[in-house]
Amino acid sequence: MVKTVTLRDAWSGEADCRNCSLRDTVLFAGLAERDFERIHDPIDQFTLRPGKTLYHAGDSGDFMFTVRSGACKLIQSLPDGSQRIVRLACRSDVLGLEAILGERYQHDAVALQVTEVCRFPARMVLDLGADNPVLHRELMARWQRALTAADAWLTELSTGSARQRVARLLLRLVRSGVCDQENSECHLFGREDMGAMIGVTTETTSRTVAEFRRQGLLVETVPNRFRLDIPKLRRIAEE
Amino acid sequence: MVKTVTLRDAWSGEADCRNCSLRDTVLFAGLAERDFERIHDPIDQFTLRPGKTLYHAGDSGDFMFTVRSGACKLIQSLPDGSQRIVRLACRSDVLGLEAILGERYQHDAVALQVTEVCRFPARMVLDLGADNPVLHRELMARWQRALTAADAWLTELSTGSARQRVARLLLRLVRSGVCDQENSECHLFGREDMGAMIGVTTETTSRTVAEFRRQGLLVETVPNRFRLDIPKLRRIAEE
DNA sequence: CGAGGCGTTGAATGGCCTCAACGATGGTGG
DNA sequence: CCACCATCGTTGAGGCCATTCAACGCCTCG
Repeated sequence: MVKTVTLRDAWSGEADCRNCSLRDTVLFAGLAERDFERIHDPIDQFTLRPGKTLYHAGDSGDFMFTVRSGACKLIQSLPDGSQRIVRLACRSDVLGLEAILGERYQHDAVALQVTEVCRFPARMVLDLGADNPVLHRELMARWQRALTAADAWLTELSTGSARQRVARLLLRLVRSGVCDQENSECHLFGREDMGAMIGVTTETTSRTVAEFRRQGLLVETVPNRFRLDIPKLRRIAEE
Repeated sequence: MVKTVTLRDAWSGEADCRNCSLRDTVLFAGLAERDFERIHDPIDQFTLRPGKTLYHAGDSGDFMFTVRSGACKLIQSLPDGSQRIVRLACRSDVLGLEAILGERYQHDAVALQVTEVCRFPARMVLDLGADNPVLHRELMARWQRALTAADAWLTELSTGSARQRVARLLLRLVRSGVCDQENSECHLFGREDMGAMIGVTTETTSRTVAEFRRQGLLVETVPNRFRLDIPKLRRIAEE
């Protein structure tokens, strides 16, 4: 586990894209053998520990990232200094799409959990995409997915009472790969982060979570690991 | 002014894209002469009156639209039946980007003012884009713009007190082409629509606007046309 | 062991929502 | 032409809910 002075927490090695375990869900899913031959720059793979920053808003966007495991929050700062989480990036999501347009990063990207990412030059994606319609379509689909996520974030997590928002957030986590959706279990984020996602104070978030626990909607199995009562939470979520 | 039974309010004619007055800001800005020769389907031009629906969420997305003048709201319905406006589309904005991916429309698109739009088949854009890198880049830029707008909508219009949100909304309108930004004048939307944009009830919106008027931050010049005190509103908006 | 971070809880305040009423406006039909 | 109605903006009263400020226990880490 090597400490570095750069944005990275630990270098995990060079990626072998041809044999990537996420090969069919990842941005490069449509690449053929001859495309891979054009990838000359090495693709680095990192592991970020919780709280570590992948990139800052305003940084020049030279790289794009694929999340291999874990989760990152995308943060936007408000004029008054407070922060709001506008999206999450989970397994197989792409971070830094804006880099392909030569723009600076629009958010701070910070790891919420232990997170593995692959880093590749935006320039490379631009070149590959110039004559690869499959990659191009994949890129558009990624943008559209992000846009849909942003809209849902607004309507689901920034609307309604605190109870509803927390319930919707919890439900969202179990079906977003952030959690173990098999047995409806979920490792919760810190109350401050949860609050920043749903636009509510830390205290209110804590109160609401505590209330859910008292009502049995949330049962702690392992420390900081909760089993959710999906049906009841869903009832709260919708009105 | 012909009434029709379709989604359109009035057919205004066939567009002449080569000589479009928005030619250099529009999606097709990068098209060359030989590209235009490939446009066989006619591109229709409509005028929508306020309240008219351009398309509904869930409709099969066969067409995309460019807003030539006026403004449309993009509405998403909540599980409990209420509605939330997630974005505005103004002059030179593209509506229905998702259609290019073969997806159904994600929102209801409804005119807020008298609005002129051009309608063109999504299929056409897909074909043209297949071998036109400029159009491709333009498409990606549109998506990115929409995404940035969505993020700003969340952080600016769904965060903070009602006073702040209304102030930010007003400031946004003057610098978004919806209004006359020369002399800081602005035609306000209905209170219900404003409320749906900032996630606040109609009454609270009305109260806040009325209060701003009493304080002289908003002065009615022509009926339903207001001159804004930008500096003071900005002070309210930020903190 | 002390310090700091985090989750929780309490008490008080205030802001927004809810329900309700009323005036102004504009369109419709008698 | 005018009475009528629907829509819209406004305002009031009351209550609830989230915020604010504060305190406390628990845990990890130095």
